[in-house]
Amino acid sequence: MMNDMTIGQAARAAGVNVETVRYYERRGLITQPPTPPKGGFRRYAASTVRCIRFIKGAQAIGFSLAEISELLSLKAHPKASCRDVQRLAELRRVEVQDRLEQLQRIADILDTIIDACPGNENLSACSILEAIERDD
Amino acid sequence: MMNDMTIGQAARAAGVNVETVRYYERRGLITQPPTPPKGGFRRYAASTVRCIRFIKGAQAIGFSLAEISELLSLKAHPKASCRDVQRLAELRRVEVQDRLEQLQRIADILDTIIDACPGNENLSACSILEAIERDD
DNA sequence: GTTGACTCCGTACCTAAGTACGGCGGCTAC
DNA sequence: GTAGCCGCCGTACTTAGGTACGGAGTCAAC
Repeated sequence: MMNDMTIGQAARAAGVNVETVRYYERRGLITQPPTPPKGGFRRYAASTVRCIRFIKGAQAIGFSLAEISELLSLKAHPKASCRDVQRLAELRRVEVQDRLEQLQRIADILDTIIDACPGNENLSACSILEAIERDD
Repeated sequence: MMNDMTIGQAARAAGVNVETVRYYERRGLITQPPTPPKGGFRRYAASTVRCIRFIKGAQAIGFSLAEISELLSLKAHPKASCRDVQRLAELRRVEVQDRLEQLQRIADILDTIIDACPGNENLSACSILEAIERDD
């Protein structure tokens, strides 16, 4: 077990850029290890790598870094309830649903105007441009 | 017909901010009217207002300003073919479909983890956090 | 003839999530 | 003992689509 890495090793282990690690430190998503008293480079623990993987996993299902910050706070706080986490996921689910419906409406409109377009050389009768024009 | 407006009147007529009009001018999406030779304020035609409405309509179905720039070029060019416009719409349709599928996968994952969560006070067994952790 | 609203112009700022750069100094291997 | 990679740190830049600000000039109404 590599339990004691430089920032570059930790970044590679987590699959992110060094600059991303430092960015997460600045945002307070992960804690920066102290500089050794004797000088030299900071040492990163495997738990930090797991934390970065968690962040990336949460991002993959659409959580923003601000929301992930909340998740991490709950995760770190032993008194927190599982229900609190569930609530955040439910909120996110509603947002995803809204966006899905919005995108579906857009897809329908695109289908309609693509179908209606004669596709010929006469742009003056282009139903797509007309359809966009009418939209407001 | 108000055919001769100041920038503020044109912006209100199009339902956008004055700064947005000026931004579209900088981006080359609309042409800036010349300053009157005698000095004073620029005058905007109703066609510019229609153009801004077109931009907003195209944005509403997900076109970026770069794509809208292409649409406007086609629109302005009499030799352009309706088929060219249709192709842009088809490209956009594919992107919308990709995003829809991606979002649907996210929705499914969220549903799964929300269902699996016991919702109790014991965070240590939270299946949501575990599910995110596993994700990579 | 002045007040107040508006235009003009350049520039800076905003969000989100990073990425890049530059100078300095330490660490490691040959 | 030195070449060259790496860490450290602050700052600036990126994309997209705007929004805001400040100072100067102008226009219209009272």
